[in-house]
Amino acid sequence: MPRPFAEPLRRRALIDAAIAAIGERGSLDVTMSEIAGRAGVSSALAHHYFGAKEELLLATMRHLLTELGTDVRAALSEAETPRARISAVVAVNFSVTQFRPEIVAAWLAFYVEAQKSARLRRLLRVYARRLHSNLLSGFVALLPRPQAEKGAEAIAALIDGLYIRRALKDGLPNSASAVALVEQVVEATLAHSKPSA
Amino acid sequence: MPRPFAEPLRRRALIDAAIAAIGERGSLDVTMSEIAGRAGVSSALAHHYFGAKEELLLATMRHLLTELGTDVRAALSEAETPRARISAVVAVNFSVTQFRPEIVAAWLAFYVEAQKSARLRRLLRVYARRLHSNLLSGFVALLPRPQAEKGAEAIAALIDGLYIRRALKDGLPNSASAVALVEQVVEATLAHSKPSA
DNA sequence: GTTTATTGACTGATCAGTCAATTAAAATCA
DNA sequence: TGATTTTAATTGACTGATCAGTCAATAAAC
Repeated sequence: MPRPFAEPLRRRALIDAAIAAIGERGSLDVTMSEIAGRAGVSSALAHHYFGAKEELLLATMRHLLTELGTDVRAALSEAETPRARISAVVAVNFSVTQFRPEIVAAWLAFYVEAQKSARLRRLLRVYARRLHSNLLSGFVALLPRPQAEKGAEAIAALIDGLYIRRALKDGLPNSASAVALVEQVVEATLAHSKPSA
Repeated sequence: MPRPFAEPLRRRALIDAAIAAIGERGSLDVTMSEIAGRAGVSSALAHHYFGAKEELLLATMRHLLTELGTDVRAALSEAETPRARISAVVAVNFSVTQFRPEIVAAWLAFYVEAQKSARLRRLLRVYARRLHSNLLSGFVALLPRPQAEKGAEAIAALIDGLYIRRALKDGLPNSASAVALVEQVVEATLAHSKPSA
């Protein structure tokens, strides 16, 4: 066919299709044809725009990371106190836009794939560091350094753990109860470690 | 060749080889030939004993689950107090036999695969329930019911989250620091929620 | 002589990635 | 403006590789 649509539109459609396909299958071994089909184009076109499959997957991961980053930045800008910063980060991670089954499944799948792909691993590290540093920016004003570090680590790990459980769909973690659980641990951690000097 | 080795030996060798292969690749898409090769047999033999690949994977998962279960039971039997029960569960999950890179990678890979395979999902649920109930058996004597439930959920999710982070190899969680982190959260949770009546 | 272990050699399916051909929009020119 | 050339979008039809799973053949143990 002719030249009806342009590159950015197609790229975006393919990334959206990739998220949907990965979310439905629950893993990264979806075929290029499946993704392309969902986006309403041929697999040849997907290769035309992204080259190898890994590039498309990488672009998809970057997209997810960018959206999460945008949401977090917006939420943090509204937070007035250190304590509110912590809650903002938690809230965003379990917000309706982020804590959806497809998104969660995609994250989990990317974690596994990162074992194989150094580039993917690097992206995931960016995410981990950002999460840690955002949490730390709240904790550090409320606790002495070493406790603040530990607190941020614990909350970050807890968030990841709840994501896994969501992927398993074993019931428990809907958004609200996940947030409540994390907040409870935040409270306990803050109360237990002595407030900073 | 003749009849030099018998079924149970081969099955076990194949399961061990599967764990090693999955651990090295970091995902479940290892080929039957790769696994069989590692076990020193032909892929045809692997099919002879396990039928489909999924059966071998399932058997591998069951093996991991069984070993973990055995370790946990042993540790719990030595725990004298409720508080010690909690620590015992935590300690086993991060023990040298469980918290090895191959094992961690295998768990993560199985989580992803569970999205596709209902039978695998069922096994993982067994694990999740067992972990929760073991933790709860400690918490329930120290906190009122609802808080005990929440505490057990939080610690279980935290453990899973630390496993993910280990898989990412981003540094932090070696056994010792992982245990310390979890114990800190346990302490904070126990101190913060009022002791039971 | 029956049973069991074991394999090499297949087969069929699936997929990532390529490529030459087609079509139409855009740019250039008359 | 209308003609023509260039450029980009798009695909169907391939190819080559990889793999799960099968099977008939062999040989040792019982």
